[in-house]
Amino acid sequence: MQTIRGFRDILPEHISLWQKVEKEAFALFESFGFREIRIPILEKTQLFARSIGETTDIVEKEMYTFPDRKGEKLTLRPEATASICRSYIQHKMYATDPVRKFYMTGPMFRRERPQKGRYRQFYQIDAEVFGIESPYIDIELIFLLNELFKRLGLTGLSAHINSLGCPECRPSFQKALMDFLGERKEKLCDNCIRRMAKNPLRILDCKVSTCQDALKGAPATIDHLCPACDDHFTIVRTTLEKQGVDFSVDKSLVRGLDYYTRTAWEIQTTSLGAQSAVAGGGRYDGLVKELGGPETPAIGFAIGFDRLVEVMEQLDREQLDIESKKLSLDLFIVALGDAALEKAYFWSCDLNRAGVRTMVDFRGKSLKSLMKRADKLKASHVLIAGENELNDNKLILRNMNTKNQTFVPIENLVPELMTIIQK
RNA sequence: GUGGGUGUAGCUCAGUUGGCAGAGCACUAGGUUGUGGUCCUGGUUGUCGCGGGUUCGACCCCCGUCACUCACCCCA
Repeated sequence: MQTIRGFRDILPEHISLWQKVEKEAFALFESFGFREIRIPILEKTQLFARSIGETTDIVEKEMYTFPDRKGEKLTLRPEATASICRSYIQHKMYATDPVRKFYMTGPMFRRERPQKGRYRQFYQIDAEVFGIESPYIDIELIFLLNELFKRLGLTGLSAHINSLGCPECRPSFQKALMDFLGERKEKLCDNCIRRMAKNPLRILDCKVSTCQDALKGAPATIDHLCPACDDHFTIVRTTLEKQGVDFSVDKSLVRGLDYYTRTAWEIQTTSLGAQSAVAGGGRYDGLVKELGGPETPAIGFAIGFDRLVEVMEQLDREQLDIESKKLSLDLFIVALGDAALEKAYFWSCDLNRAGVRTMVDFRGKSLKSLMKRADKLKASHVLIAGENELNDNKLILRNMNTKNQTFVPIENLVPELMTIIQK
């Protein structure tokens, strides 16, 4: 038996970075007024089809969709934004507070061909803001990502931003783009010709080199922005510059979900092979209304948790060692003989209850092998309880770093050990 | 969905024109009866991914299949 394709186990020896990222991210989000939300893993298929877009790759061929026992079509969530919008509308949150900020983490599911940095079950850290139209919230989110990555010690990342415009400016842009593409149709790859009919915006993101050549001088969304979108994007750019946040404007950045409007961005890395996006986000001002809520401006981002951890592992192997050493024990009890085992069991329970991280190995091995085990578990102290010690009513406490040994009387064992070890 | 690469011990990998299945690490037991890391000595661990074929004989050659992996695509 083994995991199904594209799914994987994250084993205890790799978990410390995940926990570290969660801890840093959540603390940062909380300080900016975000609150955690937890949403279901399963939703009605319709929710994703309507929000992400019927013609996107995600909806067309990547979702895990199946009928439940009564025939209702359900889908394992491929992303979080749609569900959070659904929740926002369902609980009429707009009615109790004009501004809501959420964050969450959890698994997402997309049935793609697995490769480096891409899994069928992958994890995202998400942040979403509802109710603010001002560009300053766009900047705040980009800053937030930047700050988080800085706190995690990441380097070599670059922010790419673009503006996709709004329903107001789309028609003029689409016309310009179609005119442009019509003239060079024969130079485009088959895929792009297919895209012309379905989603011409996506062609700008094509990586085929002949298409890239053909696209030189193509109209860009940012050259066709309506005055309101233009102002919005100008404030985003100038404020980021003032704040000293490093970024570049990427006219060809087109996100693969149809709900995006205005500001869109990606944080990219060079260290993950073809999977360069570690985080991506954007504004989706039309989505809440589209899903049946009131007209509500909204914006959010998703961090590729798996990719982020992989980048960190690559950048900092030493960090990994430090993290794993944090898992050490305060005390390992070496119990020799049945009588000692029973006593050791009770002592370890009492000590753990009192906050001293303690373990006993109940296998009844020799002193030597138990000492080896204490060493492997990186215990800072070892308490030796053999026949001699029990008879004398005092146990040997060995400091594994200094090799100093002291005797600890049994009758006052727990408080005594607490004061020695917690120094 | 389409290509390329790789499948041998728990891990990392050797394996000679086709002739007994290997190393290091890990694990385990010892090294004067009860003291860890380094050191020394011994020991355990295999459906050579799976199924066919060729051959006296296949880890090795051929066909098929599955898995992993990288890339296309798409995205986080």
